[in-house]
Amino acid sequence: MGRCRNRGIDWWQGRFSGFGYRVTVPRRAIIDVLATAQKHLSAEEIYILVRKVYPNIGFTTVYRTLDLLGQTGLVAKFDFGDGRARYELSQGPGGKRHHHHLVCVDCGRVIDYDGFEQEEKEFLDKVETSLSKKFNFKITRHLIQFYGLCENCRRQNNSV
Amino acid sequence: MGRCRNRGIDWWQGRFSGFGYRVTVPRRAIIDVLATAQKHLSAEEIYILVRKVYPNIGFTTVYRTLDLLGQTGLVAKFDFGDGRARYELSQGPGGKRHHHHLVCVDCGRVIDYDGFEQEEKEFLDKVETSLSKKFNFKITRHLIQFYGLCENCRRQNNSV
DNA sequence: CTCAATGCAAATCTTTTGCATGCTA
DNA sequence: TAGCATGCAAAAGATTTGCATTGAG
Repeated sequence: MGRCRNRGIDWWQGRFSGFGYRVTVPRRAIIDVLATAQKHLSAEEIYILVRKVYPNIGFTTVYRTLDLLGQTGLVAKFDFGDGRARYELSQGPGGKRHHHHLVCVDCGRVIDYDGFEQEEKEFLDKVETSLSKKFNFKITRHLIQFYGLCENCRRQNNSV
Repeated sequence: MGRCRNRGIDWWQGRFSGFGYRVTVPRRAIIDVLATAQKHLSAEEIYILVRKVYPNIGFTTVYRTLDLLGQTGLVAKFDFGDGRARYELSQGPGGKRHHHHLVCVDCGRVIDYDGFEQEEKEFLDKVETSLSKKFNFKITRHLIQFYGLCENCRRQNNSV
């Protein structure tokens, strides 16, 4: 956890400085938190976690860094409908992570899932190709989310 | 259908009062605005439009009504990434509207599209069935959005 | 009549901005 | 050293809440 000593540590720096951004202690710490957490965190959660290691960091830096990371494509931003954004690393030392989210509309729990690459690819290829032509739109990414009731909330709501 | 003289105004009332909610002038006005606009509006846009017809309405009522409409499934809420929510009628006098959104990440323009019911159905059936089983999750709705550069922004960015 | 719905003002909460100072490249 | 980056405080917005009043059923 935390610090990797081998070559893996700088997997993101090339991309980051390639955009003309400087590699600083706060930025390093934020990426480290995201990489360790391996899940979607709110800005506040990131702020709290980073402060444990680097107590002087400000909220501003967290937001600004997340924004930069978003621009480089290293971080993806999500809205699960509870009024605060969530952030997660879209790549890691091991390459891209591909998954989507299953959101419980009752308790807010979010489940990550994967495993539909093939079906998804088929569908997206058709739609993206067609939309690109029809609207002369250059599609760069997509968002797929499912909403419903999780196991616990189904039980509690008697709505099986 | 036969009884809707004035612009099909009461197609939604059954559903609404079925939930135990009262049919009031402000609520009628808000739904009317949404039905007339036929597109995603922000709370503020709705507020402004409703005020033209019903000048005393408050922001609070707009938000509270949109929330209720969301609960009944009459209205869907979207986040296009610009910090304010958008709302649109998910059904109308003519039944459900089925479409998704294509968002320009540069200028924020949002295009509605439809016409992939078949492909989408195939894909969603597979995924939803599998996810329901795997996580014992009752899926009630999904969100699909595409992001990229619209025609104008492609040109301006020289990134064709 | 009763209690849900409304409107106003104030509060909340997340995210952004201005600016003097610090630190990377 | 030159600017980008940081942190603080304050601002900006969107949305929500408290409460007295109004009105639908």
